[in-house]
Amino acid sequence: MEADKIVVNKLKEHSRLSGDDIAEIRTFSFAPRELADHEDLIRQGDEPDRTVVVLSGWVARYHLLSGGGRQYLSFHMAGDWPDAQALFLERMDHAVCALGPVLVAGIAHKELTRAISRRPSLGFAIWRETLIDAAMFREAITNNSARTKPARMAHLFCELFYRARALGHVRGDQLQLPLSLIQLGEALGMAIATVNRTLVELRASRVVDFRSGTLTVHNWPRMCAIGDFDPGYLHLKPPR
Amino acid sequence: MEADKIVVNKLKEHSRLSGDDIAEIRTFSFAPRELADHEDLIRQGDEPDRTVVVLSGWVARYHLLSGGGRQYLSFHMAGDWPDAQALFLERMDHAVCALGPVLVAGIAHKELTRAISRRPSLGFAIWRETLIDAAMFREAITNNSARTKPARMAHLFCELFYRARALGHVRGDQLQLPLSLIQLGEALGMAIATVNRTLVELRASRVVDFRSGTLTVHNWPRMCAIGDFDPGYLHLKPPR
DNA sequence: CGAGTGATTGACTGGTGTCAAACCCTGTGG
DNA sequence: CCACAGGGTTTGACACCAGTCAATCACTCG
Repeated sequence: MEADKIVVNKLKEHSRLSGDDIAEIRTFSFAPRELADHEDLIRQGDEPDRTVVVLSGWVARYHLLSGGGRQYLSFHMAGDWPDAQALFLERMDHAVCALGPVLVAGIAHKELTRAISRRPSLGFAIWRETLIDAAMFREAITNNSARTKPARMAHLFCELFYRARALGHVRGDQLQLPLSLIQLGEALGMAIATVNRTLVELRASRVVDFRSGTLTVHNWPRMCAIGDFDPGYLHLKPPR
Repeated sequence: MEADKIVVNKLKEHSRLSGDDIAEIRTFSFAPRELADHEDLIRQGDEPDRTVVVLSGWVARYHLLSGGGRQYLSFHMAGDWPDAQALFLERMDHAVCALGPVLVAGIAHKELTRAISRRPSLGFAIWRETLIDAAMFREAITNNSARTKPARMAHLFCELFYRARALGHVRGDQLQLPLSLIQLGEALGMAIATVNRTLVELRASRVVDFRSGTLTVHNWPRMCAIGDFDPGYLHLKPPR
């Protein structure tokens, strides 16, 4: 699918776009860029002059820790704007890397701000996009601070599966999710041994199976119950 | 200080405001509201039609947990916009409550969006305000997931002290911070016993003392070192 | 076929949550 | 003026979760 369609689809999930807004999006010159597994798209401290939309594959945002480790903050799939905030926060306070091979489209900040001043409602949609990001971060605070380890993991799976389904990336009960256990641990704030033990536990209860980059959901309602998942914070329009 | 001055001061921390922007802010009809300790300003699930600026005192944002507990997400002082995101996210995914007696000023969403469409640069400043919020949430994820308990607590103290100092709320090495240990624990994801033990530890090392609603910083550089604090994520202009 | 990365499992131990009791302070009412 | 209640704080005892370390296994790639 072409970049403009992906963008329109995504923004329509939470915002109303007029014909003029969509026409404006079509004028963007989407600069494509391919990334290899593990490659950094943007580094902490960078001052990018363009923003990025994911066209295929997954990217992750992460903090570099003083000890050299990472704290993963969020995961993004085709349609997402993983660094929209850079439009108005000059210096990156976190990095963005590729999980597996990735295709992205770059939009120059200048082009974007010009479009926004021409069509404020388009700006509001992108603003809303960054606000939903913030809501996901809030949920991650709660997830990693207040929930048990199995709930924590189940909740992350719920969020990713729910978001991916809304964007049409789920096939049956399966989602391609190229994450290692190490990365999962660095996202959820748990040691790799615990990650594995929790994974085994969820697998044994026939709720969800995550292995070799594939997430298989056997029992969606129970996974939501275990993860205490309520999708309200994603602020998406209810699925038709 | 009057509401408009407080707002201008705050936005100037990170954004450039033109004379016209400031004039626009002066036209707002700030509806004052007083709150008692512990009172909810906004509840999870609400759909507010006005946004709020803190004029004096502290408010906190929190998630209501399924078990009835709370996860505190952020703390806000005079100048902050604790629910700016509600401008474009209709339904609140979290609540806002008062810590001690609080005075706030309400601005109707209608008035705000009208002002933004008249003066886009003012909108960008408020957008930036919400983006800095998101950056603080990201930092909180890392804090509560990847840092040791003492580091976690020190980092929170660093952030609050730094932000408060930038806004002129710090007197000498002291900051009024009406938080109970329970609330501190519900913010940092630690049990109250651990909160107290960590507090005792920090006190004993003569770095920082928090008791009965007063934070006293004895050794700022060491507190930053313990908390692994780098204020870059707050995206404030460097203090003159 | 060997090297390297990631997954899996077991053993061990320290940190931290839970529980409980005592303490302190403040406000209230007799 | 004192007794009491109640909320918050402080401290100790204890159990267990989960982090660390290490060994093994599975798989891919050169």
